[in-house]
Amino acid sequence: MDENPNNELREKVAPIRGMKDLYGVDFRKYQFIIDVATRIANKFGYQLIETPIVEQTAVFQRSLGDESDVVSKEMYSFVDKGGEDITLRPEGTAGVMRAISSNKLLVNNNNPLKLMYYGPMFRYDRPQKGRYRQFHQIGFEHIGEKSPYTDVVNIALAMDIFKNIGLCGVVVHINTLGGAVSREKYAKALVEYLNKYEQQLSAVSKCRLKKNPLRILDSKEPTDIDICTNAPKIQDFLTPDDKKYFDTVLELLKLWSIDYEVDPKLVRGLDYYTHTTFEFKIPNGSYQDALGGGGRYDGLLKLFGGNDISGVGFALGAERIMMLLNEKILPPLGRKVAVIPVSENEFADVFELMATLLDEQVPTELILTGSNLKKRVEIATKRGCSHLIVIGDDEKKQCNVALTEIDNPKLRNILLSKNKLISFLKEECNF
RNA sequence: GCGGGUGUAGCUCAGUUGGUUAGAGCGCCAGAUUGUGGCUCUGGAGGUCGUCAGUUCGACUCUGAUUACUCGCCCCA
Repeated sequence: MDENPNNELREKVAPIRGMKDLYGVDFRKYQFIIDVATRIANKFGYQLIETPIVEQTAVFQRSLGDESDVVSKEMYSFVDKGGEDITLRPEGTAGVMRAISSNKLLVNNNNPLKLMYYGPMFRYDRPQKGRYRQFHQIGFEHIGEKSPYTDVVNIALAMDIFKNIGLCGVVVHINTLGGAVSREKYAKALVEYLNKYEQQLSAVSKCRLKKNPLRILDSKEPTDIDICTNAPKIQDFLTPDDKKYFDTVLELLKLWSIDYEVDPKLVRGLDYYTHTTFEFKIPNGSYQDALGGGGRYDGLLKLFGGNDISGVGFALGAERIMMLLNEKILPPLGRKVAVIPVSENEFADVFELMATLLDEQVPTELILTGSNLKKRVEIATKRGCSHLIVIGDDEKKQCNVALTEIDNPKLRNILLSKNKLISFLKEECNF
């Protein structure tokens, strides 16, 4: 028996369930999405915010709703060493609202806040394709303006991001939950209707009938779906103001040429939504077709002790988008030169040259592995270098280096003095 | 949390009713070519057959458990 105490650790090199290392092409995809989103959001006047990954559990319980699935069974909650009940964030909006309130970032409606965030979120759920326990969201919150225009501009922001990422065919599924008055009226009528079918409803739906009847509309149980087909529609219970609000949203979407589908059953799983709710879907024959979603939330900021100011926001699921990206659409890796010594005799010259190149902002990679020059050239190619600089005895005798551009037969083994090399790289090779 | 499928080399996968030394392609390493990659040819390394137990003279193959991935449900991004 091997008594090495490290054996236990050696067996545990796999990440824990639902967690994933992000590297290589996947990392470049993630970076690409973040870069595009940041650029577009900046164009729309958004600024970045980063909030802590852990919050007090109450931050999420109060805002997402005790009865939501996310809170009731998917939260990563712990008691820390100080006895504090803390939770790894399952979504981003609650933390941002808490931060706005903590830092008093928003005082009145004349100074709306537009904030973007991105980073890991955590849900204790069963891992599946496009769904992990640690996943990444890119989110946007626009607080301080309550207007159909704001809702639509946010949807347009998302569509602009999809377009710039290179995704076609994204459809906006949209619905309204109405304001408090409409919602209460509708919930009452819905419960009245559903009570007639209580015995036929699924167990989960029976439970929701008491606590959160609107969510029954979202059920995927065939019998529930049948029952809901003839259920009252929220559209018939909207106050005139709420109806006008939603109609305006749809009208503006048309003006902006955004494809949408009104989906009266779109309720969404987080309790804070009011009025407009939406999801971005891309038909792909799978159920993991939602790339993101969001909506308006009245009163959420007030929950955190802020002013009673409405906001609208949405989040994009990075992994869902990454699944759809082809490596080929990623921006090419930058050009860089490989500095290759023929033997150890050249190391002093090589380091001197490298220092100069890096100082001149030329991306540079020193190639040391490989037993002979041929091998080192091969390695440089595989590492993505576009140019080779070889230094050896022959070159040194003439105080020269040899420059080769891979894939360019005309630029092969050009002998240049070290002084000329920099200007040649800048002028002829666009470094 | 529930149901189905899969797990063999770094990657994608073959592997006959259970039989002795588990294969291919790609990749990797070396040589042909002692100072210039990609093409070609030659050779080489690399496996606890996911893990543990059971059945058997004998298990990659059959059974059970477990774990991971995957598809669907629930839910969501």
